[in-house]
Formats: sequence, C-alpha cells, structure tokens
Amino acid sequence: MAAPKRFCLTTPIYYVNDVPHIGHAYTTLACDVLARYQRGRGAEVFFLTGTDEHGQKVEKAAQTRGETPLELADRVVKRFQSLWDKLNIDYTDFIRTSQERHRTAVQEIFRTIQARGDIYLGEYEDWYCTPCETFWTETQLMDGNCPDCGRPTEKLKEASYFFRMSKYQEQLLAHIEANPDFIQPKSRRNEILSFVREGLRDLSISRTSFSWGIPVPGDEKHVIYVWFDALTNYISALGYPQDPDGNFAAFWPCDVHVIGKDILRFHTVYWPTFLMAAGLPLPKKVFAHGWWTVEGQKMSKSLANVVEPNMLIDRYGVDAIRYFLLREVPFGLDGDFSHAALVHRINSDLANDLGNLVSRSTAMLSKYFGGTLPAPADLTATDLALAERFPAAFAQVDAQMVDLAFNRALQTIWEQVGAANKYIDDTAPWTLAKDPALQGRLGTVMYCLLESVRLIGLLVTPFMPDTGARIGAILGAGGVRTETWGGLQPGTTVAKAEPLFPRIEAE
RNA sequence: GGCGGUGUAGCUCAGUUGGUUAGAGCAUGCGGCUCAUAUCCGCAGUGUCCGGAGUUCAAGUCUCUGCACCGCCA
Repeated sequence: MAAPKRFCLTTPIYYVNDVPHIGHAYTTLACDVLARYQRGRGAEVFFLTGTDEHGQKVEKAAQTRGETPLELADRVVKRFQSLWDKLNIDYTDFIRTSQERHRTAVQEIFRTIQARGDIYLGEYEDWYCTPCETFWTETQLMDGNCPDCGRPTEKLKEASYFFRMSKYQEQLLAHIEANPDFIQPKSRRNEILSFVREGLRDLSISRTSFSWGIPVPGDEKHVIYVWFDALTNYISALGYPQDPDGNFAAFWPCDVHVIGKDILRFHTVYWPTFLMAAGLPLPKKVFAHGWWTVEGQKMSKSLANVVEPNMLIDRYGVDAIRYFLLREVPFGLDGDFSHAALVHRINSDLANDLGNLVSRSTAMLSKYFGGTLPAPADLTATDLALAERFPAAFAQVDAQMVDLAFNRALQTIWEQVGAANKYIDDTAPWTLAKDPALQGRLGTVMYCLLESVRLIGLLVTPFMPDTGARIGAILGAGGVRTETWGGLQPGTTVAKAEPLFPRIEAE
C-alpha cells in the first residue's frame, strides 16, 4: 500500500477558559503520533490544533479580572502552547478563533449559506437568569433554577439567526450510511445514526446577549454562536476562503478530526451539514476517543490535580507518559489513569523489555567487539526468522495506525521487542564468545540483534520521539531510516547504552 | 420510556461465516540462563464462556427470555 501523499488531521480547539488537563493532552498526543507516523511514511502532513476563545464565559471571566477578553485569551493560550511544547507536540499550525483569518472565514461561510437561503432570522426561546445575565437551556437548569446561583429563571425570547439544519437530514443520513468509516468507533456511529433518524431541528447560530465573538455580517447586534464559530476553525486555518498558501486546496477535506466523545454530535451532525450547505466537501473521518478516569474515579478538580500533565511529564518523563496514554487503553474506549498502572508499564514494558534490550545488546557488542559492529556472515534459520518478522510488523502497524488503533500498534511493536529478547536467549552470545572459532557466528548474531534494535527504534519513534532519537544515536544510525533489513553499516561504532528508562522502585 | 451495546481465567480483554482439548497480556507458581536496568527465556495452570429455555449431529458463537452494567436520545 502506497503512503498517501498528503495527510491532514485536527484536534478540537480547546476553550481558553479551561485549564489544560489529561484529556486535552490525550487528544493532542494521539494526533501528534499519527502526524509523526504519516510524516515518517513520507506524507506531507498538516496537523492543526488551536484554541476557542469566544463566548460569554470568557467575556465574563475577563470582566471579573478586569481585563479584556483578548488579554485573557493571550494569557491563557500560552498554557496550552507550553504544554504542547513539553509534550513534544509537533503541530503545523495553531489557530485562535480571535484571529482575523478566522473572522474572515466564519463571516464568509455564514454569507455563503445565507445567500443559499439556509440561514434565516427567527426567535430563540430560553431560560434567563436576570441576576447572572445568563441564558440557560432547559437541560442545564437545576429544578428550574439557575445552575450558577440557584435563583429562579424566566423564559425569554431573543432574536436569533437559524441554520436550516433540518433540510440536510436525508443527505446526512445517506452520507453516513454510504461511508461506514465516516464516524468511528462503530458504537458512536450507531448513536449518531439513530439521533439523525429521529429528526434534525434547525439550529440557533447567533446570540445578542453577549458581544465577545464574531459579528453576523450585516447585523452587528448578533454574535455568531459557539459551534458555527468554532467548527469553522478547521477550514479557516487552512486558508478558506482566499487560500493564500494553497493549503485549503491541498489539505481539505481533512483525513480525520480527532475528538473526545462529548463533542461527537457537533462534529458529525452540525459540521457536516454546515459544509453541505456551503457546498464544501466533508471530512473523511471523525474519530471520537474515550474519557479517562483517575484512580478509578471520574475526574474532578482535586483529582485533576494529581494528573496535571506538566507534573506527570516532570515526574515520569515525556515518553513514558506518551507511551502509557496510548498503550494502556484502546483508542475509543474509556480508561483509567492510575499511578500504579503507569509505574507498572514503565517498569515492565519500558525498562525491562525495551530499555533492557538496548542495554544488553549494546553491552555485549562493547564486550565482544569493542563496540564496532561486525559484518554478518550467512544467516541461519534463527536469524532469518527474526529478520522476517519486521516486514510483517511494519505492515501490521500500518494497518493499525490507519484504524487509529494505537494500543494494538504498540502491542505489535512489543512483540518485536519480545522476539529480539528471545533471540538473545536462543543464540546465547555469551556461549559463542567463549569459543574463538565461533567469532564469525557471534558477529552475525550481534549484527542481527543490533539491526533489530534499530528497526524497533524506528517503529517506536512516532510514539516516543526522544527514545527513537536516542536509540538512533546509540547505534550511530541516526540517519539510517530505511525500514528494510540491513540498514546498519558494519564497522559502525555503537556506544554502550545508558539505561533508557530507569526502573521506578516502589515508594 | 425509546434505541443501541456489553456480560469469557484473579485483573484487562481477544475470540472470524456455529465444528476437534476456549485464547493473549498482566498477576501467581515452578524451572533455565547470566549478556543486561535483580533484567531475560521457558513451563504450568485454574474458567457452570451472566442465568434459563430452544434450534442443530454440533453453540462462547444463532433464536427467545430473565438479570446486571454501560452509552445515546427523550
């Protein structure tokens, strides 16, 4: 299967009123791994993330602190950006909805849909809390009272622009049915199918009750409401509508929107129908991943503290966290984050299996050949069995990455780690080393072993970029990126490796 | 209340279109090696496959029913 020439993927844009937590990190990390994987296969990748900065909550929070909404956003956006740096996230672009390019795009898509007759002015009815000056939806109310202050609310009407979403029900249904992979995992697809079958209503897409947002073109009393604004980031960042750099033409429709399951409906119902109305192509795939609990409990303010991403990275190392998050749980299902499980993964998978493999391999090469890689002689059946595992593993990992089955890809990679460890056992280099007549055989074994380590380093790189680079550096093979067996050059000097992952002893 | 899903070894799960002694990883026990971060390799298990009824030569796998849990919608 040839690698796609271009690959575009996105995280949701994160709300600047939120404090970055493990859920944000998880989504963004998954995208980064996928982006790195695609780049590694030669694809030209556009990896987009960013922040959602508009809305009443931000307006109010800024007011409380005596700053402008934009000042608040400028301040808080750095929390996300610094976390992404720390997590080793290599994104292509970071869109902020407060940017001019975004305003232009949102107003343009609004005008386009309006011109086609699918946006109309109507009345929006909701529950209003006068002291809080806030509108609440029926479902947000607590026993009919304001969820913030607990005081009674009253039903108020507000002029609002509506998007004629109901018109696209059948078209959307047909699209979902014709494209089984459009919504993943399958269980989420079923949910959306039944939701759409129950009927779509028109959608309120503007508000007059606050002003921090993008004005409706030609009616500045109205601000464009959350999802119409936020979802458009996916194309505004690419350059829609002017497309000055050609990214929109090159990368839209994107290959996948990676999201949390809480915003599935907005991405698989609202967004596609907006695009249909605007005459634009739909994203190829929307993948909703699961939620993390912490130590078996739903994440709460105090528990979130315990798994604050910056703290985790400082304490355990960025690659250990990257590995754990994607290895522990199938992408798409909920999972539990516990320190015990994390330490267990670090000790057994990273320190004992992978780290120790690199240690013992390079130590033997130092001991038996002074660290200079010998040329292999003829390969035995044992050697060939090891070598032949790799093409199969690369193919399997590829299929798993296409499905965003990160945990299974890592399992496949670890089967290679296990095979290399077993190979050492089967060939017993320490025995060969005792007989000078077996020097040639020993050299072949060392070569096969180190070449396996190189390929494992390659496989691991998208998940753990630092570790991949360290393995490359240890082997003196930083530049050898071929997936084909035999990339390591005999004569290369290989340093004896320091432990890649120190074991974490029980506290 | 409506729709959908799940229930398999101590734990987390995999089990293709029904077909021989039901699998993996982890945890547990035993054995082996000594190159290595006391690491690695091998072996051994244990299961009323949620309960009940049915279809079939044959059901974890299909049908009905009961129970438990979960998701979406209302």
